[in-house]
Amino acid sequence: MQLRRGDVLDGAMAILDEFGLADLTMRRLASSLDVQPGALYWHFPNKQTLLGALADKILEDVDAPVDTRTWDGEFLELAHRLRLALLAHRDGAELVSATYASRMTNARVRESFATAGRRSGLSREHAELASYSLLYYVLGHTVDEQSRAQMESAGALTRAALSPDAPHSPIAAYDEDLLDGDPVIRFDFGLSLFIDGIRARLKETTHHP
Amino acid sequence: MQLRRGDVLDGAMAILDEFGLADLTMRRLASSLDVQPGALYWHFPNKQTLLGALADKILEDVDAPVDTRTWDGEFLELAHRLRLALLAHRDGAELVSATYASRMTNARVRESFATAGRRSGLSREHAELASYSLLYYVLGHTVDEQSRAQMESAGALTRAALSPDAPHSPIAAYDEDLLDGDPVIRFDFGLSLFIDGIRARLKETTHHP
DNA sequence: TGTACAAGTTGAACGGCGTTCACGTTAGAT
DNA sequence: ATCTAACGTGAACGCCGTTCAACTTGTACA
Repeated sequence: MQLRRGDVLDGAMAILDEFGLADLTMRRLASSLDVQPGALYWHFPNKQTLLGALADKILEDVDAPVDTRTWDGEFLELAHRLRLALLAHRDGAELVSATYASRMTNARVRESFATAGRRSGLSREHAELASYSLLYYVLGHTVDEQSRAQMESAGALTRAALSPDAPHSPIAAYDEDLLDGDPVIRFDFGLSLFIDGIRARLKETTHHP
Repeated sequence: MQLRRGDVLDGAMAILDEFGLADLTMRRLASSLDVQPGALYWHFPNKQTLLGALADKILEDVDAPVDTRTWDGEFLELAHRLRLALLAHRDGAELVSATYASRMTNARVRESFATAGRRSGLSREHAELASYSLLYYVLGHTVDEQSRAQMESAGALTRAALSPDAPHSPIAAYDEDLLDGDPVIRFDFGLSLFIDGIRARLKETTHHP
């Protein structure tokens, strides 16, 4: 029974979900597939490309048609979808962010943002720029949110291991102070900043002839 | 003649500037300082901490007092300073971004953003959230800008090596299409989105009692 | 059914990495 | 001059991504 490209990707995703990006090594992936490390290099030219394909898989369904009447609803919908897709896999945000930076993923999500921007009335150039801004925000926010969540759960684990029924440590309290409230509400605040910014730009160019 | 912590940092910065983050290894740093790799571990517990100190050094002067009458001018000044500080060193944006994500740098810059937000009239919580949003934008934008610039200069080098007087390749033309215009203007567009977003939020809560 | 060719794998190595540690060396205060 | 803390050495440990000639497996066609 031989390996297919898709099997390698599935194995990689399984390691990612269970052990995280740091433990997703070619050797580990190979041994989880009962194969020598070199075999992976028949399917992917290098690790970076494999990670790119993995990132694409994570983003698969984000850029599907949106059925919203309003352009701001379209932005919200796409941004929420993107965030959820990133959070759906351990270190998903970090992986996609790093992969996007090294340009190994196709930027379809960003293009969806851009077309939503055009639909709002922005010029082509401004819509492009706005799409980048929004992408940076969503990626940055979600990387942060996800890494905080993982630190907290790791902290909770070690705290529980050290003293099962201890109250929250001062550090945990500090974190909670910064992170309090629904993560979605925090996320939406930044989104609303962007969207109101776009709205302001539209008024500026339509009301003043 | 023995090494001091500062000498290690200076050596690291020199390697960063000349060869980039990927070539900044403990072994290479050690040999550039005429020292064995293990010696570095007396000064820093691990590489991550060293990179954190390096990031802090890059951000040294960003959060200095700002003498602007208006809160939006303060945002602009801080954001521009941050961008320039990141661009001042090869891979500076990538380094600071990665270091911030792993929480090995003190977030004084972000706090400056937050106090500027408070000064604008935002609530404490909203000012905090806005400061994160702005930080994500500046980091994301600058990582992208810097990596594009480095790819272009590398591309220009190999292009020149292959055929010294050849016209621009199609790829270069495509990149220029996306990147055309003054980088500062592109950067400011995203900033204005944020600032107009904040302005909208302020009007909302002040005009409606 | 047999065979040829492509698809896929092996095994072993190469050069690199971060990190550790017992043991030597140096510098500066007493 | 000596003692102690600061600092460095040398060598190893266990990883990592990647390469490649030789081998096996699957498949399409005669």
